[in-house]
Amino acid sequence: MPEAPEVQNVLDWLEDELKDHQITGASITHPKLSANMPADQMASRLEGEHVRSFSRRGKYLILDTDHYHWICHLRMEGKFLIVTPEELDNMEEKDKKHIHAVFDLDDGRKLCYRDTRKFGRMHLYDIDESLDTVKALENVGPDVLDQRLTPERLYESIHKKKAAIKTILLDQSVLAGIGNIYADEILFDARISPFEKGCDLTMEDCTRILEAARRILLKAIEMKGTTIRTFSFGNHEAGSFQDELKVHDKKDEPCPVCGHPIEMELINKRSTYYCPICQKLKQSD
DNA sequence: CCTTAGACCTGGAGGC
DNA sequence: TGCCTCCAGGTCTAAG
Repeated sequence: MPEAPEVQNVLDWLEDELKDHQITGASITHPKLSANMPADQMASRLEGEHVRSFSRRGKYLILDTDHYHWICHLRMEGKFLIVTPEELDNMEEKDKKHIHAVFDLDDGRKLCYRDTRKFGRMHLYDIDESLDTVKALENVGPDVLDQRLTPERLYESIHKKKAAIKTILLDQSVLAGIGNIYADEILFDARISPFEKGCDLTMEDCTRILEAARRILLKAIEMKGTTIRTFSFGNHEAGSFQDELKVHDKKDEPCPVCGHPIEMELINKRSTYYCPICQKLKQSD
């Protein structure tokens, strides 16, 4: 569920809580959570490690320890929470049963990974391996907020694609970090139809998309992300960017710009909200 | 190369 | 209340 802004907030929070702390014990109980080695092996490798630095690429969290890159993806519902042993003991069974990993910290607290749908994944690589060649990130393109991604480069990577721009924005190999909610908001802001094909977009369109993407994501990060439905990250407070959403999940509500009812259609099986007046397809005759 | 359907999982919401 | 179907902020895989 989380997109770049939510992941960034999780990352910042983890850095505050974990930086230079040592993992003194580890238990991974859902076998598939550990994606590139047996779960017990990942757990035993993390034991004794200090968490040294924190970064993000797209929706991937990258925690560097003394000897490893620990790469985590929360997918739809993954959450980290940090609790005392008492809090863990007192947790309601319905919450406790979705905890798939527990990492004991040197100060007695416990870092728990909870994931109702079990979609999240963790990868562990030797610290000497370059993140540029690591399997977990092989299909992850430049992060939206990475300034090295220019409008020219975006144009270059999409101008031959026949797919709808909505689909392209969700393709993490093109640009990483955007998910279904922010894709709708970005296209509304840029006044571009989600159905527009990549090959029909101009350099100027790419400039507007990238500019809108960065402005929206940065504001969302500042507002601690978007909290709709069940999402909140661990013992984090909910974000408030949901109050800033203009079109996503607003079917039949008036467009904040022109008043026309917002429409919803599926594009590539993903619900897509847009204003048909403000986001017109280019004339193709 | 691209597109699409299906898979992976569980729980909440809405219809009947 | 219960049952059923659909839906969810994501990504990978196989198949056409």
